[in-house]
Amino acid sequence: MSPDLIVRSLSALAQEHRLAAFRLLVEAGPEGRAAGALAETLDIPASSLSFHLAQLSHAGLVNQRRVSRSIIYSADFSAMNGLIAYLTENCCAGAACAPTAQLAC
Amino acid sequence: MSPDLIVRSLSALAQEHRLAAFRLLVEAGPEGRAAGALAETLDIPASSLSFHLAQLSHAGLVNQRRVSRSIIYSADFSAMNGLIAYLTENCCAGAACAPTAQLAC
DNA sequence: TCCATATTTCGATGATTATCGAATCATGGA
DNA sequence: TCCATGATTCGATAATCATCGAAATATGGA
Repeated sequence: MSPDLIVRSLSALAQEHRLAAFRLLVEAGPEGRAAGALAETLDIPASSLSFHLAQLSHAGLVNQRRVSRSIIYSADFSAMNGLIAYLTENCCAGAACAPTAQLAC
Repeated sequence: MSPDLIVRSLSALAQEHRLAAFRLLVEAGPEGRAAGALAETLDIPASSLSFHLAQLSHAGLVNQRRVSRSIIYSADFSAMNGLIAYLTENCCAGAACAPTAQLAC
């Protein structure tokens, strides 16, 4: 995972609405959730959410598929995995943070 | 850890120079490293680095102490722990990401 | 084909962020 | 006290980001 992609991933999550949207998608699991449903839950205009989803997508943190008229977004768990692994390996002195991270699981 | 602090932490790391600075501090360990030394390694002006260090500090990711004329910055491992724990618990569906994260340790 | 629905793209605007030289502040030695 | 050093704050500027209504695109049903 390149440092550039790491920065893009962190940037994608470093925003109130996007972090909330991503958490909803994690909660929704592999089935995912339609853009409109997310916008309604988050109570923000569809065009605003679309902008945010595009950033999450550009970072590879979410996937999308069309189902009829809806576009269903879902969290990309392997991407999130990669991000957490990077932070654990490179920003945590390995052993120093790993034990607690494991406890949190 | 409040969502606000999480966003602040993610924002702090979501920038090329700050991510690089933080990694240097992780590498340096508890001893830390002087602001000037970081600026020289990263090859950016002292005032620019100072701006970035302030953001890391505001997110609680780094600590500082004065030693004579130098100000020594060091990574706050428990804060980084908290961030990784949050991401693992809230953004990773728990079991889904934990095993790989553990492998990375 | 025509219309309604679901979503994205466009365009304009305001807000925040990054950069960096100059000025300022704090410390310690001559 | 005076000067040099290490660092931060200030101020201006350019760049990027967030917001959101209006317009455009895609899909499916009447």
